[in-house]
Amino acid sequence: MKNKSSCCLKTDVSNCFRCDHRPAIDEIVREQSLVSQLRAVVLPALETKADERAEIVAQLFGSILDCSRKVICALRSHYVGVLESPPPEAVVIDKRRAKRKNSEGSKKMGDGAKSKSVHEHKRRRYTNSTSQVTPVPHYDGHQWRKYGQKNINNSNHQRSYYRCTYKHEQNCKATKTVQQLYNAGETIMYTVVYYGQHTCKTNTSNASLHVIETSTPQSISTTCSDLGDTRQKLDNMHTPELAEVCSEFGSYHTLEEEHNTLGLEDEDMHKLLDTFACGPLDLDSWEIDAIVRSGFC
DNA sequence: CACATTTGACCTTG
DNA sequence: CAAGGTCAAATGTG
Repeated sequence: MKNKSSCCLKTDVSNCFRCDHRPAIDEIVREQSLVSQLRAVVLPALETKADERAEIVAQLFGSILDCSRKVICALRSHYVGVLESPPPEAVVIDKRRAKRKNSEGSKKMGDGAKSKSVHEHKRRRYTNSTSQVTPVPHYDGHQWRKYGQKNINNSNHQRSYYRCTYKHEQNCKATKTVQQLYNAGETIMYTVVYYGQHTCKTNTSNASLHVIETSTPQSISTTCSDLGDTRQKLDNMHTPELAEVCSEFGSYHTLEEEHNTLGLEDEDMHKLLDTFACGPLDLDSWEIDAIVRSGFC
């Protein structure tokens, strides 16, 4: 029998990572997720009622998130090296991208049946990408449209491909991929990789907020900054902006509305929020709606 | 009906 | 040829 702390005496840092601080960090990350979600529900409700307490509540939420962020960073500082080497699945973010090159028109395009693909059908157009690991892969303030999903080798989870909703309207070339990474306790973590910058207008003011540079690509701190930035943004927001920036939070607007229209008990609401925190958080609004209506089973 | 998602085919790259 | 990225028809949803 070995006690958990013994592994820290070894040079195997990854074991140390697993045994000691990780559960604590997972819990705090989950807490951040919960708080963020709660805020997404509460603030819009207060704002629409022109409630003066909205600002205070926003600040309180911000302080709470700030606290947990600091705790995570403190814990993380114990094993920076470990976190800098991402989990196996996260490394997948391929090297093929880095080597993209020219090649116009396909050579295989001989037969007429395939000639419809004369339009460009290239692979990744960007060599620059930013990645992050987050329990809330969709809450980045931008509107995305899913255009594909693939099974990925050596991975149990599919990868989803998203492009900016305004790709055609505004020629915004931002895309992202989302793939479930691992289960951190009850929290499911996702790797989100962003390609290209948003050039769409509705998001210009927030572009820097959501395309987050990750000096330590898979670190928890990325999640921290994500939530922290979101917090900052929310703190300064009024209702119209909230609706825009939190377009991905739309689901939670739905929640709040459901709360009112369906006459949910507070207890149910709590249960619902917890469901989203623990479960896969890439629920679309329709999925959340479905859960609400089905009584959270 | 318009828009979003799903899904299989197609394309590029290594 | 396998793997991954993209397209677009089919389908679903409000």
